[in-house]
Amino acid sequence: ERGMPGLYLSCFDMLLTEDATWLVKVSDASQTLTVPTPRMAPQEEPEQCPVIDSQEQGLSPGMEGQEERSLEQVQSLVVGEVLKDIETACKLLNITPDPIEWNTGNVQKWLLWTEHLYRLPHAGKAFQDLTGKDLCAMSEEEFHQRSPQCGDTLHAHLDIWKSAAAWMKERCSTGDEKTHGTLGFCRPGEEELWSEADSSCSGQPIHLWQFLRELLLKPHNYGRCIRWLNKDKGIFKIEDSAHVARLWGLRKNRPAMNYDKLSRSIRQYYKKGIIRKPDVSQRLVYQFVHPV
DNA sequence: GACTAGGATACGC
DNA sequence: GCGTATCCTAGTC
Repeated sequence: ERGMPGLYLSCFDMLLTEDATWLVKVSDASQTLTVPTPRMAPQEEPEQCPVIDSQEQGLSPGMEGQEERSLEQVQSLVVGEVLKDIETACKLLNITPDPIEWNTGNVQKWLLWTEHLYRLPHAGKAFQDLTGKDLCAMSEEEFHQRSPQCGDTLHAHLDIWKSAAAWMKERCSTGDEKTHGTLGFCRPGEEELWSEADSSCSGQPIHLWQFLRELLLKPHNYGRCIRWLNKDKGIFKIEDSAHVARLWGLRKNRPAMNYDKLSRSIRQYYKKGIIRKPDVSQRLVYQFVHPV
């Protein structure tokens, strides 16, 4: 919102995932800007929308050009990060970025994901049997009526997804083929999020070992919950068992998934020769029998 | 308490 | 039948 005392970045809350690396990027891009208090719900957790108030930072009129460039940089970073997050979510949930195309199952996955990411109360039942098209046709008021607790937030997030999908389509219709990402939309200049080994595009149900490998191939996103100890030997460690289990549950639409069940599935791989415990057995450490 | 191991059974594809 | 998901008991760290 330009022309206002402060710059409100409606997409900011999409960025604060479990790590806050984007904050570093933002502060790098503009030393004059800080991330101050949220405007929408100041008392809430950090996953809310902050306000960047340039006036309070004491910027003089002579700095307008610099401010302009800084704001553009920030906006560019914001858009990039939002798109990256959405693409990651799409990969993880195996849904398209455009909410219009979602079926009822996709809608429930998205709800679970958003609730999980922003620690919202469960509202899946309030939106049961709704397709993405239904959801997109709903007003903020209707969202609020269905879920007084988090309907507004969900509507805001859906709005971001809709905008992102429109933006992606627009860029794809004007951009060249090389810039198309794995989901069929573009993000020029960025590496593809997932390798060729990504199974989520094949249309086949993903196997747990594939899912784990995909997480391991994205250390930037998931390094805090699962990481290689020795990639050459295929040895990896689950750093946050509950988080990995939640991700797997989201991916398979199994809200009741936990590490107990996930680890049982991993152990089924012992007999099949897909995963085993390393020679020196350690807690939460496993080894792919055939390393990537 | 969290993790490991593995048997048994259920379920969807 | 396959690949889990779920539940369970028992043992280890």
